[in-house]
Amino acid sequence: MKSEVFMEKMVLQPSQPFNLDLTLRCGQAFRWEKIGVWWYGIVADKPFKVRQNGNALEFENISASFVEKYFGLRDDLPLILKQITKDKHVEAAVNALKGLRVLRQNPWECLVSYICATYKSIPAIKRMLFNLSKKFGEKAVFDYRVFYTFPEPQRLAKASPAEIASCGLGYRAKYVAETAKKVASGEFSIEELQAMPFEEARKKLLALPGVGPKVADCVLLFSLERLEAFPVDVWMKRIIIKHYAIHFEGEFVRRISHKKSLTTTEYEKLSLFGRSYFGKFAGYAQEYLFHFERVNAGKAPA
DNA sequence: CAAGTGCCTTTATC
DNA sequence: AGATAAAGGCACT
Repeated sequence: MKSEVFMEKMVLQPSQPFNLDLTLRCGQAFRWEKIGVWWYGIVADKPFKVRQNGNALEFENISASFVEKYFGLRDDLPLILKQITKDKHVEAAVNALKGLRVLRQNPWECLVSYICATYKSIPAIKRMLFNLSKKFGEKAVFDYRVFYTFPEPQRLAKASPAEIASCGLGYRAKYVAETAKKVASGEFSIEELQAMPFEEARKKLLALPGVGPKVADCVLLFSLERLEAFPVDVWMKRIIIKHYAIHFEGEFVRRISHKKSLTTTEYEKLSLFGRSYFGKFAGYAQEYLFHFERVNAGKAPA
């Protein structure tokens, strides 16, 4: 961690496409709030604000290098988009969502966030994470506003499942409590995942309570630099059935079409398809397709 | 406005 | 391996 103070306003001019609103609204991260023209957030222990003014990215109370990393500005977006645009479906999504980038979240917060996210709507997820932070995190004031740090593993490890459940987590509370204990005790090291091969890191994550393939893929993609990870949720399943059914046997498509949840084998088949079809930046394809489908949900197909 | 349905799934059990 | 059920409670219709 850097110890300098970055209270002054700083400006960054991304040389490549970037859209802050899209990136923060597409449901990757859950603790950002837009107040007026500024987005307020707290990552690690420091609140900060960011806004996009034309092409310029302005921010306060944070370093330029953190902003660059966190918002995925080090990704070569044109190259990535070129590689994932394998068909007209991705092409439409890419054209509609210019500047959407994959964030690089804090791995611990990301892990808990997606354990909480299982079988929940985005507004509900936001509520749970706000409640958790308010109850167990540290208060931090910035711009006369109050923020809460995301609770450390040690803090959640010593909280009772009932206390955690009171934040609205329901049955997920015990998963968060148990996972926090494993991380706090050192039995599980999130840092070590960084150096591991994709499949190995994934396997490690799957051993944690409350972490299935979907959660593991989200953590890998959104916080562990694994842009090949291809999370498959209900939306992605629908998209694959709608646009990519040809890549599977008819019987398989029929089977998954009428079920609400996927078996492990079925999930792996869909996720593996994503990784092999879209390549090493499959996670980006997932984000574009996912968000495009959601913003178009309810609208009649063209 | 009430009641029903769905929710960026995982786990347990057979 | 695949099918089935259960699991908070909130959000939206």
